[in-house]
Amino acid sequence: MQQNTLKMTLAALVKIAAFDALKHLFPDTDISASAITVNQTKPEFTGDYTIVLFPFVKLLRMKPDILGTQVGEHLLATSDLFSEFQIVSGFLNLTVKDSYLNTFLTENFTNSSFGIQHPVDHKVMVEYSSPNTNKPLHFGHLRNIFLGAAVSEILTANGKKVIKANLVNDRGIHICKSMVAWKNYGEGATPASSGIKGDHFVGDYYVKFNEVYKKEIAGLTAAGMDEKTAEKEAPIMLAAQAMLRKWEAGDEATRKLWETMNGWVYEGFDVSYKNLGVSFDHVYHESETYLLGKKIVEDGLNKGILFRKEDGSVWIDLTDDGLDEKLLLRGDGTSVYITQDIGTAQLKYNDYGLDQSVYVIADEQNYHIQVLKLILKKLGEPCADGIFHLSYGMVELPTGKMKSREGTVVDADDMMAEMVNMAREQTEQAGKTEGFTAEELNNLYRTIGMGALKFYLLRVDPKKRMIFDPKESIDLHGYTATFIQYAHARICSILRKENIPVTGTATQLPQLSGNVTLEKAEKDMILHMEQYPDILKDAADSFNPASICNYTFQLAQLFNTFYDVHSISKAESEEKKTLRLMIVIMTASTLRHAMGLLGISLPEKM
RNA sequence: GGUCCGGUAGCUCAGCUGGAUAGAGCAUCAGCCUUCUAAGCUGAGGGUCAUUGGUUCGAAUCCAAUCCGGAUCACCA
Repeated sequence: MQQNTLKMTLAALVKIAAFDALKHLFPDTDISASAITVNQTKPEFTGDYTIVLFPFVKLLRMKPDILGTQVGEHLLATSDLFSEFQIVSGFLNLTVKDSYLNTFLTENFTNSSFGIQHPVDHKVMVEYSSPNTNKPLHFGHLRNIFLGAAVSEILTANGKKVIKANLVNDRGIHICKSMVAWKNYGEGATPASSGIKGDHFVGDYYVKFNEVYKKEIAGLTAAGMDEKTAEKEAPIMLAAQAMLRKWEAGDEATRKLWETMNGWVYEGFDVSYKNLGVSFDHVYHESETYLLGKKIVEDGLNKGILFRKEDGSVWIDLTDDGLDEKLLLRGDGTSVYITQDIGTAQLKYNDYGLDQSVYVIADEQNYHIQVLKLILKKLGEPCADGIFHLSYGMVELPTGKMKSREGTVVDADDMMAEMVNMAREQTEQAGKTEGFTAEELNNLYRTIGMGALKFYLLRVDPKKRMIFDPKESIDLHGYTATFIQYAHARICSILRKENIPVTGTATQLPQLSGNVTLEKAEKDMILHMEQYPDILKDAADSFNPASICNYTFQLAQLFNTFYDVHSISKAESEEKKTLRLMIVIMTASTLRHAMGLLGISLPEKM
């Protein structure tokens, strides 16, 4: 029992206590736990947690003051949590005992698994990144990648078994475009011979293709052809299509070129992924999965769930679900995008026996995923129920959508370099480079730059689209990773001076006597840290890393205020010093843990 | 046209399972470094929570309608 109550957060305990009190005081009234609202007390009132009395005022036909007094007195008498209560017009404000918070702090300040849930039997795959192999990653991909990586970590911290997957789109007309352009204009160049990173190298030929294509269309229309026909008849487009046919027929030379060029891209991606600090447990390739799904479709046809039209194409009727008819196989028997996805969904499920499968995909595919899930359900596939679309808004430029064909993209590698560079400029400008080796400085710039980039993209609710103005760049002040990193570095500086290991979890400090009085800034910090397990759980339930950003920023803010008003090394008493060291040690480790989930590391010096 | 998502301070965003006088950051202005890192802290100004109606003791939050912005409804992927 003791064990259990310690693991619950205050907010949960207050709610239970309130429920028990009401049931005890009014045994004849039917009171539901869901009617109890517990909030944090607004700063302008005395108290820490507030129980809203209005619902019960009505139910019990009592005046708020009388009801609140009865509940409050009962809570003080029966629970060890509260030191006092006040009633302000229908709100019962409870003050949490300092001794409770001191005990919490003593027990958890070196607890490296604070907030982490016990493992549960729940396997979830998170698919993210999922690039095409005809061009490098751009800024929009970064949102996807950081989201997928962060959600994976958050789910893991909540006890789930996570498989991180990447589904690489390594085949199709877009790759053939790069291949044709390289064949025609590459003159045998390679990433090594040109000194260009592989993914950029191949991407350059994709751009080249579109340049030539545009010119050819212009030439044809000038010669009197209408635009639609010209788009179809442009020689370079015909060449790309021929290339795709040869690829599908398994033509050796084509396959070889394809493998070579994809290989270049993978080398480039590997560098980018490494710089981004992300990894995958399983990489699926579309060239291996694109023929899957046909059998499932044929089974569905036999079962009468699907139907065939006169031209031989296979369809599903979703009009009863408010959607349209959807094509699943072309008249010539070849599969379409969704056919592949049906097959891949089943493959993933069979590979791991998944309870859940998260697709991190931009919101432009909301309809597609909705249809996919519905079709799988109608086909009776067991993987259907576990599918969850983590839909996120596109990252746009002030000028509109990023179009790699037109070269109006913010390149991911460029962006990373730019951020690291900004971190360098800021550090130099602030004159904070003393006492670092050149290597330490480079690491610091990376930590700050990449942290700022990740935080910038993760702090916004995923489903909102965001407009990124490269000219305005990204701030390193205010609601940023830098702010949090700085708070951490300050704590580490204090700990160094006290000869306490900054990342050590085995720190020994004297026992607190139990009756240390907490000042506001101290109490605020402990109360906030105490909520961390709930925040982590909410972030997992809502698949939203932004709530972690928010929480972490607030904790850093509380620390900065605390740091400003209270001295740690020169505390008023030894006991106060111990208390503050505990607070600060736990703050640092909570910041590290939370930011670690987002893939952001915190420097010990900056 | 159907469906889905968004609209909160000059800008970028929290808050949305209904609760007290709607919060941060940036920007602007005014203060704070002989004392643990000023990448920080304190304070000020800045709001018709798109609009209208409804439900409720109570609405930024729930419901309906309208307006604005976006996405999508392909034998593309």
